Amino acid sequence: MTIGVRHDDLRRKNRAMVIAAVRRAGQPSRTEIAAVTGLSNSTISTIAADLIEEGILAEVRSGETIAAKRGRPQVALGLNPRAATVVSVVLSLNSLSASLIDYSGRAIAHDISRPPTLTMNEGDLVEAVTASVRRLLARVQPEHGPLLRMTLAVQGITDSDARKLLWSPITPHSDIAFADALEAIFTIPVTVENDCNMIAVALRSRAPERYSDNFFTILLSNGIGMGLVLRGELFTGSHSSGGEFGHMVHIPDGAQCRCGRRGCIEAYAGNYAILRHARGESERAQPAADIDDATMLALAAAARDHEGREREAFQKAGEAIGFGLGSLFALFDPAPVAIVGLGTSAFDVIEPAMRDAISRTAGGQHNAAISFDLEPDEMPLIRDGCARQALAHVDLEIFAAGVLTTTIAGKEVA
Amino acid sequence: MTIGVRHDDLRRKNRAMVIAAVRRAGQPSRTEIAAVTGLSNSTISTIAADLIEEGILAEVRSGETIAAKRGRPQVALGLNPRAATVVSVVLSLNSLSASLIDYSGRAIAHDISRPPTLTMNEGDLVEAVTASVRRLLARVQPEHGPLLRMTLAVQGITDSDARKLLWSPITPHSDIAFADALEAIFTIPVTVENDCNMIAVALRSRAPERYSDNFFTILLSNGIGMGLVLRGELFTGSHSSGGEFGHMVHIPDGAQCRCGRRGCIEAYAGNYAILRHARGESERAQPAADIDDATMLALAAAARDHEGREREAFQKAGEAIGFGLGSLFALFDPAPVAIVGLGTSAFDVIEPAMRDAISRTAGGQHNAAISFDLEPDEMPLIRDGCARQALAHVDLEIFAAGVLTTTIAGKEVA
DNA sequence: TTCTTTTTTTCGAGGCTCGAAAAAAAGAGC
DNA sequence: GCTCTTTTTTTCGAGCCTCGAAAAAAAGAA
Repeated sequence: MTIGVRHDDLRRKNRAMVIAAVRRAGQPSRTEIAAVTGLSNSTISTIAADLIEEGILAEVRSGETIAAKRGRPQVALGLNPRAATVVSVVLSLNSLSASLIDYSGRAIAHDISRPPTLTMNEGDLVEAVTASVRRLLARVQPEHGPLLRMTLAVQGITDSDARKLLWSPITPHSDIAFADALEAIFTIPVTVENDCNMIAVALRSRAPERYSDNFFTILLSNGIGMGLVLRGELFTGSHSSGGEFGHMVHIPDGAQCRCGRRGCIEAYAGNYAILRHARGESERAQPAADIDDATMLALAAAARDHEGREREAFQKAGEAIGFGLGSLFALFDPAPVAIVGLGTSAFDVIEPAMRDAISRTAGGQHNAAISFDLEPDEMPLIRDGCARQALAHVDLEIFAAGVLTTTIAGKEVA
Repeated sequence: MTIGVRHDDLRRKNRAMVIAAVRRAGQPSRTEIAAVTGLSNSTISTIAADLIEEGILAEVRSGETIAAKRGRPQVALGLNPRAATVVSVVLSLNSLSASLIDYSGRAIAHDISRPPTLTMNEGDLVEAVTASVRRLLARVQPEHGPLLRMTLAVQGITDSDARKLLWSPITPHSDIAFADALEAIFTIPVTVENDCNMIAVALRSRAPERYSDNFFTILLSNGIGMGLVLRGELFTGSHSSGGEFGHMVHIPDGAQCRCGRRGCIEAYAGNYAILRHARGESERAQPAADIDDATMLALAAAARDHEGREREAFQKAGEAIGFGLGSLFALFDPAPVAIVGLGTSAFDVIEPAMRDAISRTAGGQHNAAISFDLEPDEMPLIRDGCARQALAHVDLEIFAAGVLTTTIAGKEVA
C-alpha cells in the first residue's frame, strides 16, 4: 500500500518542487515560486538559501531583468549550469549520437557516429555506445559539473526497469543489457528508454500548455512508434515499454507486419508498408528492413502529383492511423496528438484519409477539434527528451534529497 | 503545477493512510498498521487515539482475536460502523436499487423498484431516484451514523466531474443533471459514476492481490462496457467517462452499431449483435434496445448444443472481444481481465474464438498467462463498488481532514 | 508471585512551515 | 539629495508533526 509520509519527506518534496518551478519558469523570483507552489515566502526563502549554498541554484543578476518597478527588485533564481551534467545517448538505425548536457539543459558537446547497427554483433553495439560516450567526455573541459546520469534512447521495447533493450528493429539481437554495461564503466546510474517516450517528455517540457494531462506522440518511420502520456505521466506498461500503437489490430488477419503477425496498423502505415503498396506488391510480401529517406520523399511527391498506387498507399496508411487513433480516442477521449518523423512530410497526403477514418469512429464526434502538431525531425526531440529525463532524475533523486544536508546532519559537523 | 506540501497536509495524509489501512486489513492492531505504513508506533498511536476520540475508529475487543501469544495482547482496531452512512444507487435498464451502507461497508437496507426507464421522461427519472432514496431513508432507525455521501452508478457516459449523465442506453434523454438534483434534496455531495468503473472499484477492494496495478473489467450485456484501472487508479478520460472499449473499431465500416457508427466491437459482441447474427439478419439491421435474459440463455444453449448460426454468432463475438483485448494488451501489456455480466454464461462458447484472436495479436505472446475471471452477476459488484467509492470520499475528504480537530483548534476550547 | 515478552503510551528532541515583523533595495516626490 | 512609499526577502518565535527511547500496561510462563 501507499507508504506513510514521514517528516523528512516534507522537505524533500518541497525542495523538489522549488527546483521544478525554477526549471519550468526559467528564472523566477522567490515570490513567484511562492505564488506558484502555494508555500509561504519564508519557506521558499529558506529552501532557496539551502539550494544556493549547495550550488544547485544561483541568483541571476542579469542587467535587464524585468520592467523596473517600484520597490525592492525581485532577484531571479536560475539553475546553476555547473551543478551537474548528464549524458543523453540516442541510438537509432545506423546512427549514434551522444550529448553532454549541463544542469540548465544546455548542450555542451556532441559525438555523432554512424555504426552499421543491423550487422554489428551485440558486444560491438555496446562497445560503440561506450566509445562514443568516452570520446564525448574526453573532449570536455573539467570546469563543467560532475556527471551524474545517463539516459539512452532506442527504438524498440525495453524492460520495465528501463535497463535492457529487449527488442529493437535496429539490431537482430535481443536482451541487450545496456544499463549494466554502461553503469559498470561510467559508474553513474543509466536508464534505457523508448525513443517515442522521450519525444513525449520533450514535448511536455517544450509546450506544457498543450501537452500536459493526456496526449499521444506518434512516430512515423519504418515502424510506427507511440509515446503515451496519461494524467501527466508517461505510461510504459506493466511488463515492457508498452504503448505499441503500431501493433494494435487494424484489419484482423490483414497485411503482413514486420512483427510476424498480420493486420497491425504498422503493416499499413509503416514506410515498408507504404512502399510495398506503392510498388504493387502483395500484402504478404516480406517487409523491407531499411528504406532511405529519399525513396519515401519520392513516393510522397508522386502521391501529391498524380493519382495512382502511391497516393493510394498513403491513403491506406492514413486510414490505418485514423482508425487506430479513433480507438485510442474511444479509450482516452480526444487528446492532443503530435506526429513526428519523416512521415510528416507526406502528411498532406495522409491527413484527409486519416480524418475521414477518425470521423467514422467513436472519437470522431470531436473531429474538428482534434489538431495535429507536426514535427518533421525527431532527432532533436529524442535527444532533448532524454536529457530532460536524466535531469529529472538528478533533480528528484539526488538534489531534492539534499545529500549535503543529510551528510552534515548525519555524520559531520553541526 | 503540483502544489507544495504544507505542514498540515502531513497529518491529513497520515490519517487517511491509517483509515485506509484499517479498511483494507479489517481489524489490524496499531503495531500492524505501523508495520504496513512505515510510520512509527508512536505516530500511529497518536493518530489512532484521535480517530477513536472522533468516533471514526473503535477498539474491537472480540473474545477470539488471534492466537493468544505471550506479551501484551494486540488491540484490534476497526471502523466504527456508526461513524457515517452512505447511499449507493444503481440505476439500470428498468431497474433501480438504492442501498444504505454503514461506515464499515455493511449494507443496512435496500430499496428496489422497477421503473420503465426507456419510456419515462427526464423529470420522472430523477424523481424515481429521489423517491427510492427517500423510501430507503424513511425505513431506517436513527441510531445509524450521519448520511455523508451518495454515489449513483449508471450505464453510459457521464461528464468529467461525475455530475451529469450525458448519454445512456437506459433512457432516450441526455444531459441529466442527477448530482445537482440529488444534492439539492439530500444536502450531501453526490457523484454519478459509470457502472463498469464501479465494478472495477469493487473488484479492487475484493481481490487486491489480483486487481491492483493495471486491470480491465468488461461487462457483457446488450452493450459492452469497460472499466479501466491504470497504475492503480480508475482512468476515466479527460472529457467524459472514457473507457469505451465497446466502441473501439473492430472491422472498419463493418456491422451497424447501436451508437450509429459501424464496425465497433459492440456491433459484434453486444447481445443485440449476437441475436442479430443468430437470426440471420443483416449486419446493417437496426439493433434491438432490450433483449431479455432468457433469450440470450437460449441462444447460448443452442450454440453449445449444435453447430449453426448461434454458435457462429458467439464465435464472432469472441473474435471481436479478442482482437479488442489484443489491442489493449498492445497498449498496456497483458493485465488481468474480469468478464462480468450475463454474457459470462456463454463464455465457454466465446472463449476459444477469443483466445484464438488474442493469439493473433501483439498481446498474444502471453496468451497462456492471460486468465479471465468470470462474474456472472454484475449487480452486487456495481452496488459494492458504488459504496466503496462513496466511503473512499468520506475517508479522504471528511475524516482524513479531521474536521473536529480543526474546529477545536480554530474556534473552540483548546 | 515473579519473570518474560510484546504492545501501547508517554515524553522530550529535532524538523518543518507559517505569520508577523524587520530589513533590504529600489523608485517617486519634493 | 533626502525622505517617503512600495515591494521583495530575511529573520524570528510559535505551533505542529514525527521519531526514538523509555516507561507503562497487559498478558502468559515459570
